[in-house]
Amino acid sequence: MVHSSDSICKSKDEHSSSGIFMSSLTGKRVVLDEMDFFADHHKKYKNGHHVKQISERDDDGDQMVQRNMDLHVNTGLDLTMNMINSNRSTMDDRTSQNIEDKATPNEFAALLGELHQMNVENQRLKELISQVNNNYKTLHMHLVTLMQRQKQQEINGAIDNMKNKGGVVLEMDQLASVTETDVKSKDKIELMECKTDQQQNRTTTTIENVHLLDPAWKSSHYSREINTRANESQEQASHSGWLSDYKVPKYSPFGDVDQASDQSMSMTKKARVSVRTRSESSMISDGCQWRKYGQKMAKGNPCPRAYYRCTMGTGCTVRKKVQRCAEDRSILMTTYEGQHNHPLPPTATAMASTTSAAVSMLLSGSMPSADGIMNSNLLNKAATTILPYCSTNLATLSASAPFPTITLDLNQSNSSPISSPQGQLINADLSQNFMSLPNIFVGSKFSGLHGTPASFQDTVSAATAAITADPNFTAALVAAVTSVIGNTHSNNNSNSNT
DNA sequence: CGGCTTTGACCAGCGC
DNA sequence: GCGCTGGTCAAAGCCG
Repeated sequence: MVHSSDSICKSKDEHSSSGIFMSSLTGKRVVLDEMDFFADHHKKYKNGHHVKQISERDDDGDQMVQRNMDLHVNTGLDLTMNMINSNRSTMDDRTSQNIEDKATPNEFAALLGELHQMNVENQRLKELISQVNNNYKTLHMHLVTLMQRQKQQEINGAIDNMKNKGGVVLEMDQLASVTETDVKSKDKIELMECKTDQQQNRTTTTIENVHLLDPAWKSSHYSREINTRANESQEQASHSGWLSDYKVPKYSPFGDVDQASDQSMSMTKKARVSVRTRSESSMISDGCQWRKYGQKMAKGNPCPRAYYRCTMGTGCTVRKKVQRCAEDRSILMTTYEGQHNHPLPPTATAMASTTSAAVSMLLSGSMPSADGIMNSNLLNKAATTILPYCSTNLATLSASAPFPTITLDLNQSNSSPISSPQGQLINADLSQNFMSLPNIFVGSKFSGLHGTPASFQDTVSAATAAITADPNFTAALVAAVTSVIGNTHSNNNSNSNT
């Protein structure tokens, strides 16, 4: 970098870092050590790289030229040469004046020749880098294709039922928002599961389940949601805090490849959270106030299903349905849907934050995925990370279209305590990290949880801490979920095509 | 009397 | 079109 303007030419004492100063000996303008803001590093840099020696002379003038030359050689940019060419007159003036006193014309010509060679080599290296980059992209695309195929095979071979297993299920119900025909989803939930094998004293990750989740809940509820979506959005946007950034993502039923792009423009995602835990009471204590507005007998389950809506805030749209598991009536299945439009009590904040974290990750999955890689290991890692303090239990991640799901199994088959020594601090952090994220509420405290001396709140706090402690992992998880969405999207498309 | 629960009716989606 | 199912509504009843 050569500064030809006199305005920036200052004394070395004032601005030695600029590399431009007025020579105290000659009184002439000299450029040296351009961009050498880190003298020590520069020294190391010279030691670590080949530096051409231009001159063997030991006087000050040649040292200036040599250091200047070293810098040009090591930039690796053709700016050097271009600079020299474009500012040849300026360069010539200064250097010629300098060399007039200190160097011979032959040496200067040799210097320029070296610079020209360096420029040619730089150009060649740039072309080489470009070629390597293209090769990398090609290989990357190929790898993406292979991983997509592998993931599809894994999911196809992992069909099972998750209903009777306890856990917290975060669903991304992606709603059709334009036409009712779009609501006719024929999709299934595919669950990837992480299980801790305590007997073998190690953690294993397996893909276990594919779960079909309540199409009726979706279809019936969606039609109303579609009609009220706009009003809700405005209403929610009017509230401060964690609902301020409420998003209404678009939804695509993923039915047609050709229509995928158009559908993506009208996609709506809806988050839902299911909690499965053992409880003797008819409803888990989750810190919120609920009003029962209906009860139905569900097919295939002798236990009635109760419907509640949140009454803590006027106009709060959060609803939940509670039903006992048919096979094991000690398991209480609670499904939450909607977003609270009011502040939550402290006991509910932790779980709301945790679920919002998971939901936010899933919502982030709506971001376009460049490669669509399904990283099953990453998802499994996510699952184990979400519930690091739960043992012999399920930490399930489901990420498939149209309802990617994260499942946190809270049922404790043994007496291993759930502990989170950092709970309070975590909660404080959550209030900042997730204040603006879409939130789904889940009860913060379970009653009658088998063999669990610690509270569920601690569990989710620890889980969230594990997630938030590693932003890279969170980002990677988002990317993974994104990939799964894209991957399942592709699967559905292929299925529809067949 | 207000809030909540109960419960039958109603509506919409879906499959046949 | 019809029946099944899930979800919601709203009137009636209950309770503190």
